[in-house]
Amino acid sequence: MSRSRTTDSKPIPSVWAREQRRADQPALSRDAIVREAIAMLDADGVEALSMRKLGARLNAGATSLYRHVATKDELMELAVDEVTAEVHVPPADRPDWREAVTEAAQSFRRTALRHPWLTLVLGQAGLAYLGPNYMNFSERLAALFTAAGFPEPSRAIETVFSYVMGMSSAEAAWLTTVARSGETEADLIARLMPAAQRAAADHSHLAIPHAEVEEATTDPAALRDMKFAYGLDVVLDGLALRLPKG
Amino acid sequence: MSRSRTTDSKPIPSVWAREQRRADQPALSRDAIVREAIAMLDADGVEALSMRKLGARLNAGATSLYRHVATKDELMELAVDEVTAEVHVPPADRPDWREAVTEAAQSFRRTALRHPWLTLVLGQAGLAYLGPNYMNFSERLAALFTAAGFPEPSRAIETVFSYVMGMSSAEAAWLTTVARSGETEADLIARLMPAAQRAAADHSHLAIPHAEVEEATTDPAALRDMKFAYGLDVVLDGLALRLPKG
DNA sequence: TCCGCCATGCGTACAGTGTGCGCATCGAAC
DNA sequence: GTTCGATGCGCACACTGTACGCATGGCGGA
Repeated sequence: MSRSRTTDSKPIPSVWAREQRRADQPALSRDAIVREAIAMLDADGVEALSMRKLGARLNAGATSLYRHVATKDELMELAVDEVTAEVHVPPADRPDWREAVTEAAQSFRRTALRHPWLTLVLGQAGLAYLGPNYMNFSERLAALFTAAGFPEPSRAIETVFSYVMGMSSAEAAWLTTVARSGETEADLIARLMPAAQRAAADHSHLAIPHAEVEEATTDPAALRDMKFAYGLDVVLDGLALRLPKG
Repeated sequence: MSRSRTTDSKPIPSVWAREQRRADQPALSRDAIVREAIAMLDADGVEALSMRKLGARLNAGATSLYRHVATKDELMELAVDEVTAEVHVPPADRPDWREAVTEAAQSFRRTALRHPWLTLVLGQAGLAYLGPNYMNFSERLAALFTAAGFPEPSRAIETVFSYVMGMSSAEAAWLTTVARSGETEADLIARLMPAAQRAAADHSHLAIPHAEVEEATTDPAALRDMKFAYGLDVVLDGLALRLPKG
């Protein structure tokens, strides 16, 4: 039942037989393309996005997309920048810089878990991501750390951001695995646990505490939240020592 | 002049005309395949490795590789595990845990920069990397942090490792960009600087200090070393606060 | 009202990708 | 000498990103 907008799959020789362009169907546009690409990435992961499938979703041919986007890589850049807008960085006038930075870090993490392809794509691009939203994100972070009184804010930012990226990308990868398995996170953990225990048997220091096994199989999301918060606190403690006069 | 081992590109109907297998040519083996794959990854990056090209490098057909390796993903896992063996984690009996952890972190970073595809591939795999070398790496880290006296060593490890991964993957991506540009790192920075300055013009907090511009264009590698060491110290300071009685 | 232009869409094509299948070959075990 | 299992490989399939050139339709100017 799904047919191309103007022609059937076999071209019809007569002009008259061809469908009219549907007026209600919005024209292809860069924004629409990026939006749909993000939807596909979110739903099925980075390797499920192809220009043909994306075109089909928009009732368009694959190569039509290239009128609005130079290359698939550029499309990915646009998707990254678009999604970056979802990260909320508090304004710089907050009294408590730790709270503000924590909020920003958590917001980034949530965004990265909502779009598990984000860290993967970000990690592939050395820089090049100078899109407006990403610039804004950086600027707001810089303002925050400057207001906090750090003499070299970019150093502090890099440290926190590296931690957040490392942690988020590991989580995102794990959640992708979970999604692909079709099971609950808890179920998957329970199923994998015996193998992990067996693998750890030969390595005396790798035993997992009982309490953690318990929580991992009951409320894994909470455990992940806690781990992230723990590491973030560590980093912020270390940074606090570098603030002038105490 | 490059021809397949046993046949020409057009099959020759007579058995007699076919080349004999070269006796000195070592047989295909899993190890040889992984070794050559790593060489290709190091030289030309992750998207330059295809089963056909890899086969050609080994004087073999693409599908011959599948006798020794189930799938390309599995090959990547093997490559990751192989390379992980290069990371040096000091034994747990060192008197100064900070020095030992720093050594391990630096060693990981150096490995990740020698093989700039490492973090990329590692970041794609939720877990699944339970290869022997990787297990050994984890075990030695666990021993180190346990000996240091951390009550929950895995928490501390995760924190440090996230930072190291985040930092290393950003650096690796940047170095990949540099390599692709064909320029020196310093030259590339000098060329990109005006654009960066212009982009930062609208964002008051993003200005780059003169001293840093100076160093970035003269000895960028040293600057990167310094940044990594700075953040690592931050994290270790934060962790030190969590050691019992002190 | 007509003409011409130009942005947009798309069919086709090309060079590549990972990998399943079945056949040819070879060394070793009996 | 025969059989058998392991190994290599040609072919084929479905799929990828994207260059090219044609068709179309809406719009500005005459």
